[in-house]
Amino acid sequence: MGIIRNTKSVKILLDEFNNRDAISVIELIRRLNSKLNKTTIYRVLDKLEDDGILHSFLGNKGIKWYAKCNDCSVSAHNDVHPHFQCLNCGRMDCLPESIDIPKISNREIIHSHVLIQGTCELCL
Amino acid sequence: MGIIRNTKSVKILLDEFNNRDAISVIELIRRLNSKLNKTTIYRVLDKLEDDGILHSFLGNKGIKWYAKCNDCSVSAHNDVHPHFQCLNCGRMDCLPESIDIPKISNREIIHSHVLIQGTCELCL
DNA sequence: TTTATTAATGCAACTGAGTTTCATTAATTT
DNA sequence: AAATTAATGAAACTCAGTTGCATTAATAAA
Repeated sequence: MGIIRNTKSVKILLDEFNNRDAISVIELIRRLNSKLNKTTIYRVLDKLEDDGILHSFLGNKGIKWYAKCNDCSVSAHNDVHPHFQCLNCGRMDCLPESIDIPKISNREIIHSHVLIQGTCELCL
Repeated sequence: MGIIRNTKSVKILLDEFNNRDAISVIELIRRLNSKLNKTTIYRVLDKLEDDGILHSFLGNKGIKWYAKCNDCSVSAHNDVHPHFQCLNCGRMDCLPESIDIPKISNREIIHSHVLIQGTCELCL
């Protein structure tokens, strides 16, 4: 079950996704420190993912990241694209390239995560 | 810098990789609880990865997993293959399928991780 | 508009994977 | 056999993420 009420927390959090591609929860907690409690941040992000508005994935050291979905719904996250993380500056980007995940015999694939790590254009 | 001395810890840990594909550190700590300290387990695994004998990756909830390398060396981990984790039983497999990671312009790729999640053959 | 309902929030305490410190042990060298 | 130092164990710590519960505020009902 996702967002039911139209609260200021939802608005504040969604605003953070206007400028950049992906943001880690840690960074959101740091930035919104004075406005929102970290528990609220975790809970609202979780609900926005349920609603198909954001998608989450894990970056370096298992840190949780969120980014806006392009083509998802409440029922399914179809927007599967690779994420690129710069190991120098930590920046994370959603890449437009689509990755071909082969069918695996005798296994049902629910979702796939592709994390590419290296050095970003700004750090090269 | 990897393994220098031939200790019983190294032997005990490597033995755990004889039967199955991939093991989480959590599972290793649980199993070797009476024989090895968890700090030792983390340290030896880390060194074995440095030596190109094991490779590590993150599974569900950012839990750390290790598996034997097939074609790696001290200088580089070339053995890039997708990992499949069953969201029902937690089991992790190294898949033989190779994934084509596209070159990304203006970015230098250091390594890639592909985690496919779903239901394994035993749980279907 | 006021009141009632309950989703959403904040706070504090907690959980648990992974790390650090440091004294002790044991593999290797001399 | 003694000296050296890599490896280990134990305890305390770090920190991302979670839980419980009392309070607040968005929405529905009166």
